[in-house]
Amino acid sequence: MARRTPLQPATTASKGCCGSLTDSALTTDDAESMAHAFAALADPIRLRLLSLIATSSSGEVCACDLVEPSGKSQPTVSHHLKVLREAGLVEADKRGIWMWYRAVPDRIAEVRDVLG
Amino acid sequence: MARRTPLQPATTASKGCCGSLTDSALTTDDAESMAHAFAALADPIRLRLLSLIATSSSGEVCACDLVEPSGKSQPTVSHHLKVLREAGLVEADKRGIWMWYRAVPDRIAEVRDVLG
DNA sequence: GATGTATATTGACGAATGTCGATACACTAG
DNA sequence: CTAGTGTATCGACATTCGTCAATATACATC
Repeated sequence: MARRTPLQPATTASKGCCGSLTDSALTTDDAESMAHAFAALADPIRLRLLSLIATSSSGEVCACDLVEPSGKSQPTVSHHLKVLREAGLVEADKRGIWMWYRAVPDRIAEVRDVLG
Repeated sequence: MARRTPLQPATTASKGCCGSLTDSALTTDDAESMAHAFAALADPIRLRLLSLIATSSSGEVCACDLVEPSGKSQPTVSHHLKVLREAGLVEADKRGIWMWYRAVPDRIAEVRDVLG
């Protein structure tokens, strides 16, 4: 083994959040944390839920309005919304009986910036 | 069910590739295809491999130089590189005994643009 | 209180995923 | 052709994930 180019030191002390993939090699820790964020986006239902929430004209969407367009059961939708929330991509608060979900643009931008 | 805002039609005929999450709701098909791309990024080893490849000064990296910094076995690294290749994030060609991997900036940008 | 509705949690299941050892394949050097 | 090296594939395994029915929780209304 051990061939050509030496490769970057891979010890990029994270600036801000993590810096871009194309700037300097991710550390093991940064890769771990970012992979978790990407994992939340790695499901078509969650991507669709996030896009429905992010494109809502009012800025927020009632969970009750996400079940039908997703084509999944209510518990499944609730599960996916939890994953999105744990990834920081959406936030929610309860008003009356309803849960209102909003996108978190800063977090989405943070994830986007990792890709350059 | 069926509460407040009507929500977008969710029938965004994909322009270019798919348009942004925050512009208009993804169609089921677009979400499917994009989720596949994000899934390739949803693993710390793969993120690290991609960053090592993308930040290489020469623009390409021999697979033999990716095994050791990843801390995984050679078959495992080969498997992850295959996933990255199938997602279109990297490309490779064999020269002699060695496989040389390059990042695919256009594809990476395509994935990035989905996030806004 | 009791009833109804919206959401979250639990439990269980099959499917997909990450991992490695063993092995096969491809190419080079002798 | 034989031996050696780099890479990919295969087989097996434990773990994680997506899903739903059933149930629990929270809130509003009566």
